[in-house]
Amino acid sequence: MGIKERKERHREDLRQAILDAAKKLFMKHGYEATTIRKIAAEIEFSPTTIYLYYKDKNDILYALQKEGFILLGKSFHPLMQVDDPYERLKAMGRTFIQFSLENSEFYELMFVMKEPLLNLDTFCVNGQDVDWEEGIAAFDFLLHTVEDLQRIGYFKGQDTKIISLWIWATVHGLCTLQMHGHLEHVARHKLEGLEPTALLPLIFGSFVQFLEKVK
Amino acid sequence: MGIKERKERHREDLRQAILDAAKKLFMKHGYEATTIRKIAAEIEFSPTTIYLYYKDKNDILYALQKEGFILLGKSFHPLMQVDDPYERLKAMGRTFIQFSLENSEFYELMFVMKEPLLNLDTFCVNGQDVDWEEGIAAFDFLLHTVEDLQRIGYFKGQDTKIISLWIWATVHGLCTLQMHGHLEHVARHKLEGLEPTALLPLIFGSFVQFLEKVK
DNA sequence: AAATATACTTAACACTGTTAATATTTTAAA
DNA sequence: TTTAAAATATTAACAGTGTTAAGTATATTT
Repeated sequence: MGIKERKERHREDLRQAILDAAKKLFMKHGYEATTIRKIAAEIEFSPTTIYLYYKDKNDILYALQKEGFILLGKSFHPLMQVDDPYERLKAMGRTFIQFSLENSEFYELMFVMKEPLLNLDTFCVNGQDVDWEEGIAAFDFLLHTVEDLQRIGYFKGQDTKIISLWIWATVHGLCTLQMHGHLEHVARHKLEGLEPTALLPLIFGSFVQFLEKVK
Repeated sequence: MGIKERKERHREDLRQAILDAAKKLFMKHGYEATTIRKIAAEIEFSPTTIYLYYKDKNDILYALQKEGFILLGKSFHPLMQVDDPYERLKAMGRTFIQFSLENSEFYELMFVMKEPLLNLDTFCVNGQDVDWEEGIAAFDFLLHTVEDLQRIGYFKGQDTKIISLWIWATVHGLCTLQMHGHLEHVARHKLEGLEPTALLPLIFGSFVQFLEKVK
């Protein structure tokens, strides 16, 4: 049964080639440029061929989103070596922010846009979603770190998950305000003389300083 | 019905009528439904007529965004009567969150989408932007409240603007995570048994509890 | 060799924002 | 009042978008 396997592999190859083309366009020219027709041109196939490998555009976006989470996971990976949970949390925050700035299109796809998740919802109806593992893994890493922090006296008597979600929301809020130009806008109006890129680190610094206080 | 009546409307009226039609579609069927052609159909004019009153679609979105900020301002207005700055801040947070949930399309337009601001950028180049007043006013209200809090012992030695931005980012982060389904998603995976709508208040409560600690 | 299944493409549909050219109406001047 | 000019609105079209139905080669199986 080698022929069938080869065919199957070929099929998977093309599926991957479509995703790679989409990824290339996405990273190079952003979401706007990632159209079905342009992806098709990139792999030198007809636009309709794509629909033989992906249900629709959201299906591709969802696959791209997964790649984004893998990318974020890779950024987090070295931080697992950091023993001190407080230092680890700080580094996680910085890494997360850096990821959002350097891969803003991916970030939008992962945390801002709701389209890719629409696909996921259908999966969730019939039981539990098998996918989205990477996203959950990243959150688990945060959860684990907060747990470690609680073990050494931080967030006494607080619910680990609630605290984790709160931290996530804070950093996510910072990232989106920055990405969407709101921090820069406020800086121009209220913090003249300060370079706009300096604002985010200042706020994040203030946040971690605050965390230290509640030990 | 009313061809003559229609014709009698003067320029500003029609400009407003376009905005009202856009607002109606926007609130009723969301961003997706707010197309030039549908706005035109709503006011019973040709699609191209709209371009005689608004430069492009972003121009309309920007006008809608301003209406959103006025709406948010109205929600904040009663809170100015709250004397205790801590209670005021809490109420502001709750109001902000409530606004984001009840007017999620507006919220997206005001704080998430970057399209409406692209228009603004051109204004900013030649000097300072005359518009966006309502947005700045809302932030000023927060700034003022944090100032009051510092006067009674909160956030000692911290920069008022940085703290305000941090608070904004936190609440904004919570709103977007909720709106985009991430809180619900995590709740399903990590907090089974808890109804998804209960999560946001829990996190917010945990946040204000922390604020109390750093007095 | 004929029938069938697979892989892919062409053509089209129903949309989108936007513009150029055209027609209509209103206003102002001769 | 008639005529020229200006303002206003419309039609038709362009260049895109995601997506689908129908048709065409190619390869596999009978």
